[in-house]
Amino acid sequence: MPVRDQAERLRRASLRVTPQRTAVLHVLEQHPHSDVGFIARAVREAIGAASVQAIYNVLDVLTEVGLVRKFQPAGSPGLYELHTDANHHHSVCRSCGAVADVDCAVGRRPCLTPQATNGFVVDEAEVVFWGLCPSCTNPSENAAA
Amino acid sequence: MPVRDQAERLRRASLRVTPQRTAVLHVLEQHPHSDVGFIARAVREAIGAASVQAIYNVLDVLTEVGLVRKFQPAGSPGLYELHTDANHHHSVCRSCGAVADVDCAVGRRPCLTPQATNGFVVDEAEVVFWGLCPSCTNPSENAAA
DNA sequence: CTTTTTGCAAATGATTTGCATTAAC
DNA sequence: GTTAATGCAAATCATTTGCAAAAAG
Repeated sequence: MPVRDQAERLRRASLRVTPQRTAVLHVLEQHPHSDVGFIARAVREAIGAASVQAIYNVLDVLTEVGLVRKFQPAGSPGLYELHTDANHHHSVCRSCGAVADVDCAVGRRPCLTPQATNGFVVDEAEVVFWGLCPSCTNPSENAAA
Repeated sequence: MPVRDQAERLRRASLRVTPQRTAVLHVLEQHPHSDVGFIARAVREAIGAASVQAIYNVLDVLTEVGLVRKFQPAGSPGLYELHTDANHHHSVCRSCGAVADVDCAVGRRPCLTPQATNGFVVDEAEVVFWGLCPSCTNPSENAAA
């Protein structure tokens, strides 16, 4: 998606259009599940320079307005992805840390309707599947770890 | 549960019985979902002294042998609880951070059987319900925040 | 007595904060 | 021109690592 469209997304969210912001959106579009370090490096390649703190600022703002979703599997730094309407969860490989999208297990948002919550009002259910990715399960068959 | 029983649990797991370990088990029994800082303080009250690193050591070992379960909601430090057979998940209040146990949403471990995982072998499904606890939902009715 | 565990200190890594400078509108 | 965003530096917090001293079996 061209820069112009990223800018349009920002304007629609009443955000100023800066090179850092369009670059971050661009990176996340191509590399979902990225951490701040990766995003910073990719943004620098794209626009020359960008401080880590600026990336944090950008990601915080984009997350606030709902353009980006942050999630953080235990032990990992925060990972970011573009926010889409599709309700999906994540699988995380215990061996190599690879993250993949997983459609919600049962029918329609099953985990959003727990049985007994004792008055707790749920607004989001976060599901993480831990296990081994195909590469780590069959090292021989799959060279790319 | 008296110290003697905690010691018994440790022996059954082929672990040496130390004051720190029995104290940690004791604290977790009374205060599930505790972080390292809280546990360290409680252990010190119980046995006089204990370094933070010793607590980390103890928790790591207990987690390895399965006596303790660690989980880490995004943004929180690691939280620990005694490992029980009951398959349960957690709710976390966005306002006050309160953590509570929640029974699994649908029938039998629904989230352990995602539809399309593309060869990913799931060994655990972790579910976190985000929202507002009763106290934060109705501040007036519930004084204890 | 041998091995494991603890205690202490320092290092690491992610993230946050404050403020002057710069860029967007 | 105003206001918001960036860059830089330093601080904070959770967690890890290495090694000597102490304790468990």
